[in-house]
Amino acid sequence: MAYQGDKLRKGPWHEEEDELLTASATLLEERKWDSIARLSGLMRSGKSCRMRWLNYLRPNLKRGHISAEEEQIITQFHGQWGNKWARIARRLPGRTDNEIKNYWRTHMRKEIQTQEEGNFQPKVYSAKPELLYQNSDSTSAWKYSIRDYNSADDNIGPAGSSLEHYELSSLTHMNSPYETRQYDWIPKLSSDQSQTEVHGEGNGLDCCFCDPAWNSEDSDTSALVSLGSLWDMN
DNA sequence: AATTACTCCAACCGCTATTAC
DNA sequence: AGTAATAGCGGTTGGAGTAAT
Repeated sequence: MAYQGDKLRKGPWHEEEDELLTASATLLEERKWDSIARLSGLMRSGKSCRMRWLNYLRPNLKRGHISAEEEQIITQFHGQWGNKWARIARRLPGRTDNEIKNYWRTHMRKEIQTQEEGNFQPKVYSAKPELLYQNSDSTSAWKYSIRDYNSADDNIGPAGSSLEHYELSSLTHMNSPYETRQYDWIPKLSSDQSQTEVHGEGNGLDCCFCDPAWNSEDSDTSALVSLGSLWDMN
């Protein structure tokens, strides 16, 4: 390792470190976290940098409470896949596996425990997938592709579903302490990307940008590459 | 006001999978 | 094909903040 002899920092990140990391991660499109850690001058492991970026600094991260709709989706997919947090997170743009995992531990598990103790109140959501893939005309809603919905690996939902999108109307996004700075990048980056879609009003946080292929696990990754490292959510 | 209990979540650790050589 | 390096994932922990007593 390049850090031999050097002491790697651990523990909470400082704002200066975050700025260094965001700058480096933006410059270096390849997700070579060890290189990013080394070249940035951060005394952190690549692993630590990756974790910090994915869970905190990445653009379009949503912070704050998990909405009822999101909870519903988490419940559905957890029932389907179990503790596959990263996979579940891919179905909830802006949420991290860590966040979902934490949420499950603190909220859902407790709820299930309560149910198992006898006072069963079937808050269990209908398995009907249409509940999870409803459409609405809300202009501020997230809209994202689920064209990989029936992929062999993630075999859920109605076969042959023609639904192209579903929306989470109450989602907010980019609420991290550095959201303002990160938000500044986005128009600059997206202006170069004709494939990028703009959803919402375009005024402030109601506006969001996403690539059509953004959320498809199986999609052609060239779309992601074309968007640059900032858009590499997976 | 002080203490305790609880919740939340950022961050670390260990393991596995993937990639590069 | 084998090995090492790196990335990714899921489990766990510890500290900060808050509510309850």
